[in-house]
Amino acid sequence: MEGKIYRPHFSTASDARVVRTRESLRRALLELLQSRPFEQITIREIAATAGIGYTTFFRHHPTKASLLDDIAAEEIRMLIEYLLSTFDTRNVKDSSLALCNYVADQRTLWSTLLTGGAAGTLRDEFIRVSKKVAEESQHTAGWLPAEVGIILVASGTIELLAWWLGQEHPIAVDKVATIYERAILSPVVMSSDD
Amino acid sequence: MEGKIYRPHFSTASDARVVRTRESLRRALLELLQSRPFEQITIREIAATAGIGYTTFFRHHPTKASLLDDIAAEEIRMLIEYLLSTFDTRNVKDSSLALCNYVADQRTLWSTLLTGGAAGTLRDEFIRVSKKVAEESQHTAGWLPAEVGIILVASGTIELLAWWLGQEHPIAVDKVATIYERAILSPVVMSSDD
Amino acid sequence: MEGKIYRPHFSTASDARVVRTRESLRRALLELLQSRPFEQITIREIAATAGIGYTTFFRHHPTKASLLDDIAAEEIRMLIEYLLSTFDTRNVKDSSLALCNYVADQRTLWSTLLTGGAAGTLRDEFIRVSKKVAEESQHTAGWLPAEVGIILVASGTIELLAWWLGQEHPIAVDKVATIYERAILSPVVMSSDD
Amino acid sequence: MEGKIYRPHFSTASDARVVRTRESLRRALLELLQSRPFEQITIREIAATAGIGYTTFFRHHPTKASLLDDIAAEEIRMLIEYLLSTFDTRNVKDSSLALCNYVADQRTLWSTLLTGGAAGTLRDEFIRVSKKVAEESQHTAGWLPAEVGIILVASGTIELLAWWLGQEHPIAVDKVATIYERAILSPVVMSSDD
DNA sequence: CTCTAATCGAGACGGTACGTCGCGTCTTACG
DNA sequence: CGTAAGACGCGACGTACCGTCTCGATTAGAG
Repeated sequence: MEGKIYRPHFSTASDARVVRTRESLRRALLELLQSRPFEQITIREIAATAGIGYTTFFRHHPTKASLLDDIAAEEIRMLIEYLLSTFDTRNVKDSSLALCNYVADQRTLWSTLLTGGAAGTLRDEFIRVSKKVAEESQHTAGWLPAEVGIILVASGTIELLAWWLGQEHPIAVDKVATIYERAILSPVVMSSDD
Repeated sequence: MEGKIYRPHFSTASDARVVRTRESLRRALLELLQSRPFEQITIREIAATAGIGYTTFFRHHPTKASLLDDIAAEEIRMLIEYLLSTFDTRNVKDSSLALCNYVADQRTLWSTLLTGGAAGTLRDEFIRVSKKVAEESQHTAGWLPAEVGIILVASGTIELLAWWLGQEHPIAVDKVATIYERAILSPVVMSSDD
Repeated sequence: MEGKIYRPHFSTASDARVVRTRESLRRALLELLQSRPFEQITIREIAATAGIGYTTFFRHHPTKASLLDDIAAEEIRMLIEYLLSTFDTRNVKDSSLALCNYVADQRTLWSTLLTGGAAGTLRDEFIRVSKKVAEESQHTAGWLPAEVGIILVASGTIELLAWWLGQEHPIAVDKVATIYERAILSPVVMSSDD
Repeated sequence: MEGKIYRPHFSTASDARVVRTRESLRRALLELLQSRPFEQITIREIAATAGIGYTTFFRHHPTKASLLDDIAAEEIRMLIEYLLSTFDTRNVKDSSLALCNYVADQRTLWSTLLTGGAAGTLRDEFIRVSKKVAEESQHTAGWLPAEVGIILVASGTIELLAWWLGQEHPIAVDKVATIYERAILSPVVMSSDD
């Protein structure tokens, strides 16, 4: 176990080379995801596209999925951070619009992730972070366990976005925001009313 | 000249041996799914567990996923058939209860599928069949495209069931049915009212 | 062991169907040999070409090679029978010519066999039959064991014929006969002079 | 994209591991050939015997036959190199003796190859190399095309050696050399006299 | 001319080996 | 003398062909 591959200190990843390498890897994976689904991409391809040695990949990520997790975690973190800064239980409508606008602004990135086989990873990461956030503000509803609410919102969000970004003919942001508000957010957020 | 693997006539699967073999395969996969997730199961294991030759597997399914699809399609078909026979737009509550009871009655099977890595397949199959059913009864809402409604209900259903069946301490059927009704079904089904 | 396949009575193969089937198999193999080497021909192809069922093949031959052996044995038997009827130690020249003429008369057949991967089988069969014939007329030379003589003549014959029939531009029968006499037959047959 | 199996640079096989691996493969095949014929040996066995991974085999040889060719080519090359250094058209007798002694000195190796199913490969390789050598010294006889001479000598050589090394009771080298000279070499080499 | 038994056709099946692919580890040659 | 290049072991995949095994359907040829 715990092979002998030389791994950079993950914690103190301050080394400029390390930063550069990891950034290359992320970019490479995202680039490849635009041409075919995640499972069909090999580590060798990622390394080649990133312009780094095959072995070097493993110095930064134990597995292919780990790199994707990295990307997903980062994007989800930024998304949720943004949402938290604008979120207001009283104003679900604005929050919905904010989310949709945020995603629309980075359409290419999210489109790539959601249609390239990373949807599952994003959803799981979404749930994970949401749970952590929810731990602080314990607002348990009567009929709806907080965990279920999170799962439903997270999966609903991912599904809706995936559908949206997968459409041939673009759909207006506010229409999607309306769907999001009425079919996904409200039913769960309003649960406390009961 | 007659290359490739000899595949039984999938359409005319009247041969007793073929029926037996396929049944064995389904059972074998379900059995194995109880011990570990789908991706960690090899075709060789399935064949061995089913008591059939490795090659024979491919005479019935081009890939491991195809067998799972088969099972998922069958279960989803039966589930939806059952639901359609009891469904009533006016009475969402009873439908919710019916669904939850149906799943609870086959707890082992659904638990295996939902927690064994087949959730995605089930969800996709759910969506596929739902779309086909929906084609007939075109009731498009104003703000909610039918397709989105289907996707949200399907994914919500799967997520909720997966959470339910994954709980350590059993949760009452009617509690889950309530969640299902209020957080998943109603928001979408009521859309036509608007 | 000794499986349960129903096999026609090999000894009393008087049944019209059996005779027909076997003849079809021989013809089919020879036909296929004209398009590609023996090892690349499958039993299924032979059966299909012969217009008989796959299983039926095994009712007549335990293996693919067995069918080829059959053909080779038959041709070698006829060739040697013919040679024996004209052979004369004193007149090696005429014998050589006789052999070459015999083969030239059935150019297609021998060409197929010799260039289709059956050369080895023919050679072995040639040796086998020759040994049996030689058992009767024991004429052992001093320096050359009869067995070696047979092997050298047989392999030399096959090699020369294979070369001959594989040439693009046809070569006159008498030229080949001369080579056969001087390079293959004489050196061995004359051995008794010593 | 970089598909296929990764093959070591055949030309620049300077890597110590590559050299080691290939040597292991040769030794493994020769070892196995002593117990059963070539066709009955599987690549998996060769790899296992050589102590290398199954896949690694294909990184060095596209097919099982290719490994045998390698060995055959090497041995034939060395044999012919040795013969050329001692060969003299005027002294066929000594050349014959030289050949027989050379083979006798490596009795085990040649015995393995000739009786293990590699005779055909050796013969073909013998012919191939001989042709290349003969291209330089164009001495075409009147009645005997050079190519035929080569084929007959090569096949005769292989057959005689195979018979010799296959005998239960050992046969003196000079006796074999005599046969070789009188029945195989002389008839062809003397052809130019005519 | 019939009837009985042998032969045949079809094809599902178990099995063995093949060659491919990708992963993750380990070694080595090279700068 | 450290590091990228890449050889290697591993294990699963899917293909190809083999030879066996049911079944019926057909067809000789003997009575």
